[in-house]
Amino acid sequence: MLGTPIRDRQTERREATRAEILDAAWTIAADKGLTEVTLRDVAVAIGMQAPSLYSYFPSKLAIYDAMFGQAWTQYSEVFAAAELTLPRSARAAIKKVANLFFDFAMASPARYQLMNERVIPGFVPTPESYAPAVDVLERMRTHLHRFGVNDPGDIDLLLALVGGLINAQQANEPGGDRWARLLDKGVDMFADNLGLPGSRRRSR
Amino acid sequence: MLGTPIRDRQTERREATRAEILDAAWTIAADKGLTEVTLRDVAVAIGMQAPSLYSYFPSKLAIYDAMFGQAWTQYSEVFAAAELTLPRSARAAIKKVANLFFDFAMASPARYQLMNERVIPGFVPTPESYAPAVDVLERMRTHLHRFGVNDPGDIDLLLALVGGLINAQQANEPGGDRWARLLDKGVDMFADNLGLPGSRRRSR
DNA sequence: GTCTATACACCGATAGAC
DNA sequence: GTCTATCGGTGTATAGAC
Repeated sequence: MLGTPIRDRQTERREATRAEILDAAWTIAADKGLTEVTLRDVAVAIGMQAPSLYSYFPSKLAIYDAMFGQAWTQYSEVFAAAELTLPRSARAAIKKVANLFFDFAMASPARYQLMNERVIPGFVPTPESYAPAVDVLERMRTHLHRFGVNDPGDIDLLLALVGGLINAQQANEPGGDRWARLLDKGVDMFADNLGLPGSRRRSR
Repeated sequence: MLGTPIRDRQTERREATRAEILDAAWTIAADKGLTEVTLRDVAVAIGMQAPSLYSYFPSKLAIYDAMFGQAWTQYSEVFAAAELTLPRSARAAIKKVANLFFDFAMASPARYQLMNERVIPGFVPTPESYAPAVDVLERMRTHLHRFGVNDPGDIDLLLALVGGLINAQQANEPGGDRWARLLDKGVDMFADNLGLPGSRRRSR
């Protein structure tokens, strides 16, 4: 290692302002929708003019990219907390993980859109922002493997099922539970098909 | 009924131009993406100026709305043709319907985005444009009912599964088949869970 | 009725003064 | 680092030619 990690007040100030910008963007995204975030609105929310944002981010897509990284980092932390207390039964554990992701998605539709849909024209996450997503998915794969889900196709199938339920719920009945109620049933269907042990028909 | 349906050349011309506009919009959507359609590009593609489009559609969202109606009408026709030759086995019939929808989605990602995702800010289909969607979904429900899928929740679950696979395929690997290969497996999983008859493990 | 010309308000982005 | 001014582009509105 080189050098001592001396406090750099200038860098600290800069990072604080970057965080302020992202917070304002999240607030607007939650309020008006992810695609309705404008640089002007973000700027005035923190007492700036729009062009000043370019001192902190090179483009609007770079702001979305940083938000993408924040979102997956948040989920990574939520998942890390749950990892420690996963049920021993494979079926119950998969249900817990599925519900965790479903609830995380429902808590902020705009965040889920940014994480998992392609609603921002031209946005492709950079490898740095994508890293926490890769990390948490890898950890989830490890757990599923431990629970007897070995076929990569089965994992894809499970994730597609959960994603399809989230998408249907948010698109057709935001705030409702018509598709949320089907989540445990879907996991049971999946677990039965793989011959995983555990009791069925736990209502949610 | 009043009056005779005399040919109205003016109305015919108008409808022809409206169709021209929609065709141009589809071409641009397929080429650059659904959200990248601009009125100016549509107009110049058919030798007009952008404001002239307002003689045929009251807004850009109205153009998307008409496209939405066209898309579901197209699928309604595709589905009507398949309805006549559905396999007698419930499992095989559901597989055929699922594959039909999946292939229809893959044939035009932009069309599928317009039909089933919410990527156009502010766009909500009008009841008239939504009618063919309601119609084809109702016919599909009738068939599923005939095949022994009676629980509305099960139908929602099946549609969410198929939609999740389509979304994953288009978002992560457009043109590939990583998720397409899981479609029949997913239907088998679903059919097994409902106790539907038929043989398993038919590869695609 | 149909189309052009023009204009407006908004967007992301850039240049340059301070 | 933050501002003002401005650019090219967008959807949209309207006046007026034909």
